[in-house]
Amino acid sequence: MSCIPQLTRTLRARGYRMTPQRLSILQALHDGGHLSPTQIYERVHQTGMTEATVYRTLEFLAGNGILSVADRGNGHLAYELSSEAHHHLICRNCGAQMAIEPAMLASAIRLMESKTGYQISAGHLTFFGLCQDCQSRSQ
Amino acid sequence: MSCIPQLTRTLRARGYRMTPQRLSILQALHDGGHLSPTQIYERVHQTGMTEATVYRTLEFLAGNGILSVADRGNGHLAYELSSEAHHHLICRNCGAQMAIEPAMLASAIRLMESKTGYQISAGHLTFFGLCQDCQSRSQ
DNA sequence: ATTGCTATTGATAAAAGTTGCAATAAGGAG
DNA sequence: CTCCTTATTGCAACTTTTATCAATAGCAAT
Ligand SMILES: [Mn+2]
Ligand SMILES: [Mn+2]
Ligand SMILES: [Zn+2]
Ligand SMILES: [Zn+2]
Repeated sequence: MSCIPQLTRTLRARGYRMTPQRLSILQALHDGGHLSPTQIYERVHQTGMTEATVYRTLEFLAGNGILSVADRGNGHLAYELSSEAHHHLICRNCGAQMAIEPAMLASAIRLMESKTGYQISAGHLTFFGLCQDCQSRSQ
Repeated sequence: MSCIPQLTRTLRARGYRMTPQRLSILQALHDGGHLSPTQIYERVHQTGMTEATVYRTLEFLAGNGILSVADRGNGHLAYELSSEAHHHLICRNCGAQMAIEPAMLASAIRLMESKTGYQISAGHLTFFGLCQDCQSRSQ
């Protein structure tokens, strides 16, 4: 977690504060990859942190661009440290995951922007489909 | 709801049953457009239906392709009757929505399929961005 | 019309997620 | 180091969603 001092400065510049709660959630995500709020709570509650604080902190850090949110497809969310942009491709059948480089969507997004006038920030999309194994198994 | 007899036959052919609960949820969505489980419950609970039944029925109908699910971006889901395929584009700032024709993504999806081997079913995606109004207002 | 199988529901409890508010503590100023 | 402002937290009530299980009722067959 070499980035902590920089993150602290960023937050303070925006009028926010660095706290032990925020630090331990960042640490948990540093170790854990993609985690749900419940998984994060399991890993930090021994410090006395409340569920409410976990949910608020995740929303706060995501709102400040420090975390990325991913839709898990069932209406539940997963959080991860923001790093290189990427999307997800999940197998509906077995849950296997792949990362998708944003470049693959670039021209489609440009097209959508010119058609709609929106400025699209396609941060962290989730696509669903059938992986190769599940395709052959089902046919 | 002229499609009810056909839907009933489809379900029975799969070993399932048509029930008054399923009918009134379909009716609510026929009138309502995109609705959350809570909104649907408000519209059907006078019939004595439970929340549990609302959630189960929505999941069941979506699993059978009769409803489509849309991620609302906040970890909550919205349901609608499956009709023509489309995606959503939502303004992060004001919530304004636009529909996206699937054709705009077709070539990107073909590219992802050939790179990953997955067979992608991009049923009902949600993109986020800033609408034109919110762009000009913020700068 | 009756029967039997079992998919579906309601009731209930548990889990996950949200909200309002008073107490706490981060961190800038003196 | 001490004081002060106010962002942040814990607490507790509340809403939303999921899971279990016995009772109900769709519907196919007779
Ligand atoms: Mn990710
Ligand atoms: Mn839709
Ligand atoms: Zn698979
Ligand atoms: Zn807008």
